[in-house]
Amino acid sequence: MDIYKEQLQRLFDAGLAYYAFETPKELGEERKKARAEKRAYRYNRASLELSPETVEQNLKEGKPHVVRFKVPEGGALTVTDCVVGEVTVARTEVDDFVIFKGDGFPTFHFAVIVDDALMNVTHVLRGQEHLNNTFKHILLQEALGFEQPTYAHISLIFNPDGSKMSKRDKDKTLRKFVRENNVESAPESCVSEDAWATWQASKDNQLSTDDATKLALALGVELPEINVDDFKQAGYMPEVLLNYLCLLGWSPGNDVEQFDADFLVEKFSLDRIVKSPAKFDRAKLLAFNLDALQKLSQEEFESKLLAWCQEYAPAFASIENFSLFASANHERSKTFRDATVTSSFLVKDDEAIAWPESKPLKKALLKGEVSGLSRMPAIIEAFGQLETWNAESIDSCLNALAEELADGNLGKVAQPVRIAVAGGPVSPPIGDTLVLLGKESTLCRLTRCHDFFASACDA
RNA sequence: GGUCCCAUCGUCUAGCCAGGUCAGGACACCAGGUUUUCAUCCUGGGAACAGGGGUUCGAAUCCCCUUGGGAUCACCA
Repeated sequence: MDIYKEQLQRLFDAGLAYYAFETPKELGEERKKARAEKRAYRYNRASLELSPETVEQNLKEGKPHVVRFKVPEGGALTVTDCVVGEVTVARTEVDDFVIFKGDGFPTFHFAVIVDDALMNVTHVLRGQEHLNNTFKHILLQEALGFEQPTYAHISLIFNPDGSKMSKRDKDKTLRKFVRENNVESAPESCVSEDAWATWQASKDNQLSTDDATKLALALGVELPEINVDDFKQAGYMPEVLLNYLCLLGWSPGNDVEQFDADFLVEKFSLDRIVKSPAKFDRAKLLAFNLDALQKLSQEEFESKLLAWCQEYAPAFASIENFSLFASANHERSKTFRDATVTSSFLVKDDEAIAWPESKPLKKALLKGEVSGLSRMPAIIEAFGQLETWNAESIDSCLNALAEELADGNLGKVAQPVRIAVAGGPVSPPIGDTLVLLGKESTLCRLTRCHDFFASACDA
C-alpha cells in the first residue's frame, strides 16, 4: 500500500493526477446522456477546474473523492502487440481514468502497472479484452518512467454457440433451468434461503461454487466443464487438456497437433499465435484424450486410473482385482470416467441389478426362434460346474455352449449373459466381466434375471 | 452508438508477412470393413478461402469498401 501511495505522489508531483469529487450517481447520469446522444462518454474534467483552495477545502471536509490520472497532451497512441500487431488510437479516446478509488485503494490499472514494473515483468500475456486497457497502461508507464513490457493479447475462447466461454456459464445454466422449470425455491438442504433469494434478486449475484454444485446435483442439471478441475473430474488427463488448449489459438505447423509439455516449451513462440477467437470443441478434446490413453502402457494406465478413482470414484478404487478392471477397460475408454460409467454394475449389489426394457435387451433375451432367455438354464448349469473361474475357462465354456446351442454364434450366448449380469447391453469383454464379478455373483445374477423374465413372460 | 480487434471445410487450423503446386492436416460427419456388446481399429468419401472492387501476366496471400462476428467504453479485476 505504501508503495502505491509513493508512486501516486510522484504523479501528483508531476501534475498528472488530481482529485475528483463527483458522485457515482452524477457520473452515471453523464454516461446515460452521452449514450442517448450516441457519443462516447468522456469524463468532463470538471474537478480539474476546481481551484486549489476548493480542493483543499473539500479534502478537509472529508468529501468523498477519487484520484484521476490526467492524460497528457500529445499525438496518437500506439501499442505494439506481438499477436495483434500495431494498434493505434487517438489520444482523446482515453478518459481521465480513476487510479485511486473512494475507499483509498488503487484501481486495477494503477496497481497492475506498479506491480509489473517493480517486479520486473517483461512479458504481459492476457486476453484480448484487455487490448483497450493497454493504452491506459502505457500512459501510466510513461508518466512513471517505467519500461514498457512486451504485450501479447490472446484471442478469447468461445462456446460452440459463439458466446464467450466463461466461469459464469455454470451460473447461466442453472438460471436457465430454474426459469424454464419454474423452480420456486431451493430443494431441501442444498442452498440456504438467503443465498437463494440473493441469487434470484439479480443475475449479477452468482451462487458460490459449492452451492452451485449442490444445486445442480439436486436438480439433476449437468453443469458445463469450465474450470480445470471440472475436466479432471470428467476424466481427462491434465496433459491432454493443456495440449488441446494450446492448439486453440496456436499451432506448431507441419500438421503436428498432439504434443507434450516438453515439445511446447521448446517450440512455443508468440508469433504463431492465431488472432481470431476459437470455439471450444469437446469432441476433439475427447478424441485427443482417447489417443493419449491408448498410448499409455498397461501399467501407466492402471496407476493413473487408480489415482483418478481414488479421488472421484472411491467405490471403484477398492475393486479387488483392480489390475484386471483397468486392463479390461483400457482400450475402450475415452476418459477415466468412462471406465466407471460402463462398469457401474461392478460396484452394485447383486440384488440391485434391474433390467429396464430396451431394444437390445429384447433382441438378446426375448426375440428369435430360440430366445436368449431359453438358453439361460443351460448356461447357468455349465457355469455352475466350472471349477476354475478365469477368463480362459469362461471363454471356452461359452464357446462350447455357443457350439451346442447356437451354431457357434458366440453372441447368442454371450449377450444374454452380459445383460443378465450388467443390467444392460454394455460391459467389458465377457470373460473379464465375469471374472471381475466372481462366480457367485455371476450365478446369482443369471438366476435372478432368468426368474425375473420367466415370471414376466408367464404373466 | 463511439473506439478497437477479427474473418480458410460444421469445428480447430496449415498456407498469408517474402503473390505462381488439384488449398494440406486433425476432430466431427457419411459409406464400407474387423469385432461376443459398447468402444476401439482399418479403408474410402463429401466438405472452405464471407461478398465486391482494385494492384498484378497471375491474389486465400497485398490495398480499399461492404457484410458478419467479437471486445471495450466502471470508484471490477
